[in-house]
Amino acid sequence: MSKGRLTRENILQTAFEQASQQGLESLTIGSLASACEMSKSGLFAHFQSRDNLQIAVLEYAAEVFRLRVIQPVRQQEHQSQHDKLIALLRAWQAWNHCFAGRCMFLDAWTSAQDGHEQTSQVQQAARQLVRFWLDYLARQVVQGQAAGEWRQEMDPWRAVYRLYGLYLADQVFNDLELCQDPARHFWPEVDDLLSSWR
Amino acid sequence: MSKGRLTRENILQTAFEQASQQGLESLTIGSLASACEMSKSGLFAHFQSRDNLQIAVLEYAAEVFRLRVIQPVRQQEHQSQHDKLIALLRAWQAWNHCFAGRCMFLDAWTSAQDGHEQTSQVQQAARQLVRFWLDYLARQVVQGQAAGEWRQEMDPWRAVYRLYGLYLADQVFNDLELCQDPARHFWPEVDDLLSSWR
DNA sequence: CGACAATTAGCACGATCGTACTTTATGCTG
DNA sequence: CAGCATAAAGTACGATCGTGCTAATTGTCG
Repeated sequence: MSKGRLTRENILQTAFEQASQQGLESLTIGSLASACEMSKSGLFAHFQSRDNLQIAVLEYAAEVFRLRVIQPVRQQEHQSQHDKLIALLRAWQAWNHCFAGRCMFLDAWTSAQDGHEQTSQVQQAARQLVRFWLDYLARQVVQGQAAGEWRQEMDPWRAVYRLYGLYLADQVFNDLELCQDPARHFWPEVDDLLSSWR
Repeated sequence: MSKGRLTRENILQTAFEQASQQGLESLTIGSLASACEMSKSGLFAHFQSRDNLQIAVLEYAAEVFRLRVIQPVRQQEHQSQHDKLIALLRAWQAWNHCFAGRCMFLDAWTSAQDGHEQTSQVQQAARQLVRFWLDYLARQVVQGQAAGEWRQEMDPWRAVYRLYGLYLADQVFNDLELCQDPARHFWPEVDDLLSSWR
């Protein structure tokens, strides 16, 4: 239970870094093996298929996401749901700027619908993870409502819709070199949005 | 100048359909050739590399976009910039729902950054096309300002930022099956946004 | 230390990838 | 119809893909 899991973790970390910069699709057994200085078959033995590898990487990424974004914010003290949400967004944004502005979860389900058939397992996994995160955001909004901080009649999912839209727009504008600085559009818009909830 | 261009156009149409549903990355010489009932080399002769093929498909898609989205709206009579923009958004949305909700331009530059090197030609082409479209949107906003329809002090690019955010959020929510109906979030948000410009 | 299990490497396979080079078929023009 | 240019097919190549099967190495425990 020792050596195996250890190298597996090692592989996943390397895979995560590669996927963060070049996309989940770029993960091939061969390239990853040489990046880990292992043989193809040695690596392959840990996952029994490429799909399994990709799914494992997604789960690993989700774990990192929890560790870097969700947990730190949860452990802090916040005097309002507003502050907590801002902290979450900041961590979220920092997370993304670490990896050349790519969101692995997003292009995992965006690309890779190989066949015409139904959705692949990789996609489903990616979808689930994004949904989980959006769910978490929605719950934050609901909590703010329960605390009387935000208006009751507002639709939490609509709120998440708006937040996610800003996040996505920021990514695109960043990649297109239309706006490199989140202080230009993103944060002002977030401020506007949050204050409109009061 | 006849037969050649004709089959080339044929290829591009088939390629466009395939790429619309399975992504630009899924376009391989082999699969496309069999989809066109041609030999690999016969198809290959029209483009001299896979990159050229992908770029050609992107340009073809841009042409279709102009034909289906931009031109129809331009040729209509609109009594206000507001109406024109709404018409544009409607066409834009219709465009996307034709192709399993995928935006080819988006994942063209999102994926496919093959090497660690600099951006590939395919990406650059995709970027350029998206930028062109966003530019066009921004110009619409400016025109509305010039007509006195919208507030002068508003930043046009900020406006596009918001619009694009809503568009992207709608796509994601649609794919995640969180919201299939644009009337639920998208159009109300657009209404709110546009009326905030007055 | 010795034996057994877990882990990794070696090697081979069929497929498919992009792209040359050569030959055949096709269409256009005189 | 003849001749020529254009377009398509045929074939081959090296690479790389995912994935099996087998052998060697390594770690673990009695």
